[in-house]
Amino acid sequence: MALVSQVTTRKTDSKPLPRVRLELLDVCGRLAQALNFLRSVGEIYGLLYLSPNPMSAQEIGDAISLSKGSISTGTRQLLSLGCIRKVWLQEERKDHFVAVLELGDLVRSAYGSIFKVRADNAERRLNEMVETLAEEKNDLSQEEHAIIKDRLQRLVKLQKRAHQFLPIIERLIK
Amino acid sequence: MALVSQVTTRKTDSKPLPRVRLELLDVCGRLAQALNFLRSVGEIYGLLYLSPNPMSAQEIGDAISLSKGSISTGTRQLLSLGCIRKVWLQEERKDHFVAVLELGDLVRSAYGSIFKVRADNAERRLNEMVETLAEEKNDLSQEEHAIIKDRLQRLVKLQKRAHQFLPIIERLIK
DNA sequence: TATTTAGTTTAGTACTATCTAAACTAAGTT
DNA sequence: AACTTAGTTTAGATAGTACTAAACTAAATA
Repeated sequence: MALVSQVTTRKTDSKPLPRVRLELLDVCGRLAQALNFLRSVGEIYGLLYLSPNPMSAQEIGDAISLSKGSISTGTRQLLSLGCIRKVWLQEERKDHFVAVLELGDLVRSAYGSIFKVRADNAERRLNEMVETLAEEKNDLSQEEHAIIKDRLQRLVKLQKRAHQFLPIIERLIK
Repeated sequence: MALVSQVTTRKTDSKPLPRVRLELLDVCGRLAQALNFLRSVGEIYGLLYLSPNPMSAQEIGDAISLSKGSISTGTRQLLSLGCIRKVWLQEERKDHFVAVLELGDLVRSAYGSIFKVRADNAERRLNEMVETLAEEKNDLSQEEHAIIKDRLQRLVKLQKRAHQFLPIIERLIK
């Protein structure tokens, strides 16, 4: 019956979220931004983290007013990061999501996938610059070449120093 | 003589930058973005870092095509961060800038002003949430209250763990 | 098989952030 | 004192990002 099925897509008239939950939402949103994720992605996680029950896309959208599309992409990202899980509820066609609570694990994997990648990147680019300088040696005055070489050398030193920290940090978070 | 003075504001016909310098420019620009500064600010620093000579606002603008205004605000920010210095050249009215090469110092001060502030902030907000939950206890079902309390507790633990690292990290970079 | 529902993808909109141009202040030069 | 130049500030233009609406795919129900 068309009328009834329309009604099933109504905005579920759920209670507004308690303030604690709004606060965590906000914190997670900001954190996400700081890590170059979308704010809304952080908010979805924050919402789920304090949810007593698994939530459907519907419910998420109602709670933090976000479109189906945004929820779809947001949850996909969170799933791939291992921040949330899908759970199947019996008698339910819709996907439901819960937050992964073991944040320690997340931090560890984030270290590997974000921090370490950046450090490696920096190293690679610095090496490239040293190479480029060598290639360009003839195009530069002796003086300019010497100056640039010296300053790149400083960066290499700093880089090496930072590199020594990596295993220490790794040990700390493992 | 009007004509002559016009000419003095011409784009200085300087050589294009060598590739090494362009590469560092780019690296610094990206780094700046990652730290929530303006890309252009990072680029100014990268430009100065490999410059054999102090550069005027003019020269900076010519090298990386940036308007007077942007250079003015960009250099101000870099000065206040201690990333660059002004030098006065005799016979010159214009300000000239050089990069501060002691990046280790910069990292140390960045730790204090950025990283530590964030950590403190996170701690404060988490405490606020715990308080909020207490205030809202009566508005929540016993079950929901218990769940939220448990999950906030997890965050507090994580927080404490992170807090233990701070002094270690401090010692590492000092 | 036709219909309904869940979820994905995409084209377009709205917003934000960064940059520029130009007005302005201040200070040096003739 | 008038003019030129250097640097700052601000209002507006531009570019880039995040979100939505709607078209679409796939799958379940009748």
